[in-house]
Amino acid sequence: MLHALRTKGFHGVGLNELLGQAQAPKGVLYHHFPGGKTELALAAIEHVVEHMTLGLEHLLSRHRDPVQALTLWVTEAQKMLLASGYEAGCPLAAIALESTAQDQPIRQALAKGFEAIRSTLKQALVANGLDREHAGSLAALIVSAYEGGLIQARVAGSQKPLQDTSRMVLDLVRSSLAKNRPS
Amino acid sequence: MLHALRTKGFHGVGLNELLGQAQAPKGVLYHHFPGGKTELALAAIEHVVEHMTLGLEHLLSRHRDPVQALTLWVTEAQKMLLASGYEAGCPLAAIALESTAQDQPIRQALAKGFEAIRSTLKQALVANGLDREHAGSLAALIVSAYEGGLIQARVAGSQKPLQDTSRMVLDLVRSSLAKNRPS
DNA sequence: TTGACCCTAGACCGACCGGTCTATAGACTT
DNA sequence: AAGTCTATAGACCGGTCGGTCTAGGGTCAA
Repeated sequence: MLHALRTKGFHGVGLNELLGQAQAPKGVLYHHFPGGKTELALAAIEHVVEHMTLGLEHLLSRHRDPVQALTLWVTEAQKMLLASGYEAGCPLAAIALESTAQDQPIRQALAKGFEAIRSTLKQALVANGLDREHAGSLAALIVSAYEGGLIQARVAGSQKPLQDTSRMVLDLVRSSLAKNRPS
Repeated sequence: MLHALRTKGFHGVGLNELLGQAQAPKGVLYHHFPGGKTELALAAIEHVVEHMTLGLEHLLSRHRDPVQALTLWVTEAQKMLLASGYEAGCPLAAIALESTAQDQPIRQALAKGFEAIRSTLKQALVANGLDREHAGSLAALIVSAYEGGLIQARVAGSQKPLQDTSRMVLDLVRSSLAKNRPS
């Protein structure tokens, strides 16, 4: 499911195709997920968000310098992108751009998910001396850069746009932290 | 077509629905666009890219300060997002995330399109004193931030993530230019 | 007036979509 | 052993998808 979402998007994945891969019939899906494809998407969103926030928190706790943690985070994303032959992007962005106003539950889950990721980043920045407002804005930029960089890298078939983007962002984070906590 | 792409994505739009809106039968579509939906998407991509680059160049030529031009650009995006009730995003990103390795022509058009937008930004930055490498990276970040900010704002139903993102980016552009051309 | 050609119009196609429904196998209760 | 309940299995459904094809104007040239 996740890989399909990453590569083809929400409408691009067929239920039958999914079930075929999983060697499972329709019955079990609709038994465990009465909500059908939508509920499946919700579960995927929650899973991805949890994975991302936990991964980020893990990196941030392991490395005193948040810039180093973020660098490793981006490196991971680059590895995944490369390993998939520039096919795997972020499933959250994919679902986000295909969701409409009708898909309220999905929208809410995505909004909550992005907010959670931003919040994780914001807390780490605040803990390193940034004021809350600055930290919040910077967190939004980091997430935006991540998503936007992945999109550009994927269609370009090259790491460059993502590398360029992340380099600029990391420089900005570094200088922001240096300015506010001159150690 | 464009509005549908913005709001529902590529697979989310049906040909019949599109033709219904346009009050046109299938025949004329396949007469003028033998390539079907793919060719339609290509035309849409080229149109959007042209519109964006021309719009950017226009703003950049009208305003001596590129930061001011970019600010106006973001303001326009915010207006559009608001006017659509947080439904209209960037069609390029939408198509990008739904395209697969099979859709080579679409991928190429998107890659070329994003490159054109980055190039427009880069030239403006170079013209204002930045060295080419720095300008290229900053251009990539600006595009990433734009796309990522739109995604977050759309699902959040709020301008905030886009505002936060753009504020940070514009600050960075401003300080980069100030550093390299202390006037 | 006729014939040729281009464009329009929409009926039609097979494939596939997400989702429902019935039959049944297996485990657990009494 | 009989009954009950849950989970599996997949045939089947109407609807819609993108795409094809043929019949019919409309407009020319001759």
